[in-house]
Amino acid sequence: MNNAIYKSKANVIKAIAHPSRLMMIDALAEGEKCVCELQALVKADMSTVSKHLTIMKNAGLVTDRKEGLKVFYRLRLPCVLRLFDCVDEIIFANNG
Amino acid sequence: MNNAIYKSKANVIKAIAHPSRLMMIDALAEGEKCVCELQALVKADMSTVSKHLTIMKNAGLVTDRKEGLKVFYRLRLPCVLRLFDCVDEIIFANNG
DNA sequence: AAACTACTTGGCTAAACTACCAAGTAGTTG
DNA sequence: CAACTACTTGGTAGTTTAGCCAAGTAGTTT
Repeated sequence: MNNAIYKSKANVIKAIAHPSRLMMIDALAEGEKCVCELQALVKADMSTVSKHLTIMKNAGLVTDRKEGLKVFYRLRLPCVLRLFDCVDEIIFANNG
Repeated sequence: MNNAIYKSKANVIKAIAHPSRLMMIDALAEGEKCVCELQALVKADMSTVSKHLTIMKNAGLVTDRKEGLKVFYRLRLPCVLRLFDCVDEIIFANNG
């Protein structure tokens, strides 16, 4: 079914479509970060941050790696960042 | 507040993140289409299609134009399509 | 102007999402 | 091994979203 393709695409995009998740993706552009660093960034409960990361991981946006007590997340594919250029373009057009 | 920027970005991305809306964006890549054509494409109630289009219009993704009885929608910025390349890349990596 | 076409809007219900707290797990340190 | 740190998972309440039907609007045709 062709419909399934659109559903899986929507799933990936939905995983990006949240203010905290966008913020984390931007931060991960610099390199991998532990959950504690991302929590400090978005200022939410750690369980909330963890769930956001799980959503992004399931969508294939990030991968994780455990080192000692900490879990480090990193972007799986850098193209996610390019994706934001278009979003910025749209927002600029909206306010222009 | 920096947070407001992420919120508005998330809003644009959310407007894309739906199977039917993705399907319609793909169709609009060919050129403008009336609501009736888009309804035939996604096979939902016309009121549902109309609401999806309103969401995309409010996000600045599409614009509309009335001609006689019909309302034609078109993509406001072509960059939305480039955005899908990355999504495809992620899905390919997920299944590869 | 009555009937018709192409949409949009309102109302409502079911499903999905989000965030917190509490409890559990894995690894570390004293 | 008990206490601690860094997370994850379960549970739950509040919010948002999606879809249909019904009703309303705008333009057209007869």
